[in-house]
Amino acid sequence: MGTNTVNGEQIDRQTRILEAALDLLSRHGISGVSMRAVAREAGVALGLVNYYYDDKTSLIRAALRRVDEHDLLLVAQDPSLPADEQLRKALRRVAAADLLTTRYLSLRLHLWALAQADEDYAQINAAAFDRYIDGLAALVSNAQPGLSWEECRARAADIVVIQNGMWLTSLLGVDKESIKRSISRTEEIAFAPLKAQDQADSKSSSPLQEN
Amino acid sequence: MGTNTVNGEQIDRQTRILEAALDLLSRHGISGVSMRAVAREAGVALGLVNYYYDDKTSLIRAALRRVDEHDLLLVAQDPSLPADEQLRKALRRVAAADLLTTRYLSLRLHLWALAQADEDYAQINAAAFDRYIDGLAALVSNAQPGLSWEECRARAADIVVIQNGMWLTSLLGVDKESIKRSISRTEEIAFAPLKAQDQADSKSSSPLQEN
DNA sequence: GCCGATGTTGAACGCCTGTTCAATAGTTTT
DNA sequence: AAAACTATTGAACAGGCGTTCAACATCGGC
Repeated sequence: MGTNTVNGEQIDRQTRILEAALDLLSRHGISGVSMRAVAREAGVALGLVNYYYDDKTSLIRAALRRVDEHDLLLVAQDPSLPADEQLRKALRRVAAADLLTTRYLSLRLHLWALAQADEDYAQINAAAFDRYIDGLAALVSNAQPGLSWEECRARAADIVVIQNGMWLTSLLGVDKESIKRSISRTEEIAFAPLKAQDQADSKSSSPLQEN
Repeated sequence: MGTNTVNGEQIDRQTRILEAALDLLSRHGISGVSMRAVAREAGVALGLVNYYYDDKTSLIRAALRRVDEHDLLLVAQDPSLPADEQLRKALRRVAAADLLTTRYLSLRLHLWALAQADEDYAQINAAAFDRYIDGLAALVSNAQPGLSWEECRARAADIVVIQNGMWLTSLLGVDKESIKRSISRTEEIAFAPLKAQDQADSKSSSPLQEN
């Protein structure tokens, strides 16, 4: 518990180590995250990294969980706002400047890739993904009380496809106008009026609907 | 050029090496692609990998280019079909079984991550991405001759956002129905009738921005 | 002023990495 | 048949990796 003092800057080395790992991961990918590099970046000795995180995998797991937590905040409920405003805000947040930052996107991408290669990370990631969809579906449900929960989950899933697409494509440098249009598209999905039961409508050119 | 014979199976070791690298990359990520592992997987000696590919980075570059080529085929023109059928087919192809295969998706993901971490790969990737959008825009242009080229590029960009989202989300195991709906959505974008000049139509309830 | 607990260090270990290279086998050219 | 070229091998090297560990620093409680 003792707050390390020295000169008023140096606190909580464990956090600094995790932050260093996140930084390296976002900048150089998993191959850039060596225990030594993390230690160097955090300004601590090599041994300390293994003191706070038993394994390298523990360190990566912690990083993964940290980003997942951050993601979940994007669809957290905010009682101070009316339900439809909450939803709209959440949908627009994904294009906010601080989220379209390369650091965050890059981090997300590398963690996805990591999860793809490692069953252990994959499970953590899948669980977080599910919670995210649940959170989004809850926002939709609150904003459109008439919808069944199933319909809300389905809309959330559709929205997430586009959101993931935006995140990914932002990294590749697609133009900003396209992002804006994609955001609008997620809003259309979220706020679409309820239609006749289960209209699967795979018809070539029959539009889903608009308002 | 001498075709190695032995027992009628063993041909073109260079290709087998590249294939082995692709396989390892898709299964274990970049950390799983060591020169030794590639050699083992390809059934050749270590030295041969460095004989055909000077560097490890040359090998990865070759893998990257190979996948990019494959991607471009998805939006290649097919003169034997009417223009709108070409477009529809291309759009539906991205959900075809062989493309939603984990191997391909995983490969794409790892290569994106790699490109994110390395400026050199990033450039190759960005160029391929641009060519892909161009190809898609050309299909749209052929199917809807009334559209300006700019409008076609914009639609292509919007479609790619959703396609990337589908690819990515498929890896996380989103349900198939959502993929189908997303495909329909790309078709709606592609085949949307021309509207009054530059009508961004984000009407849902309040437009994001000017226009 | 000592004590155990917690925090912190860097050397040391064995393993794996990318790359190089001399040696060999196989095929063409002369 | 000799020479020249290409294909293929695996040992060797230097360096980076994750992990371990004995030593040292810093601390609050006695």
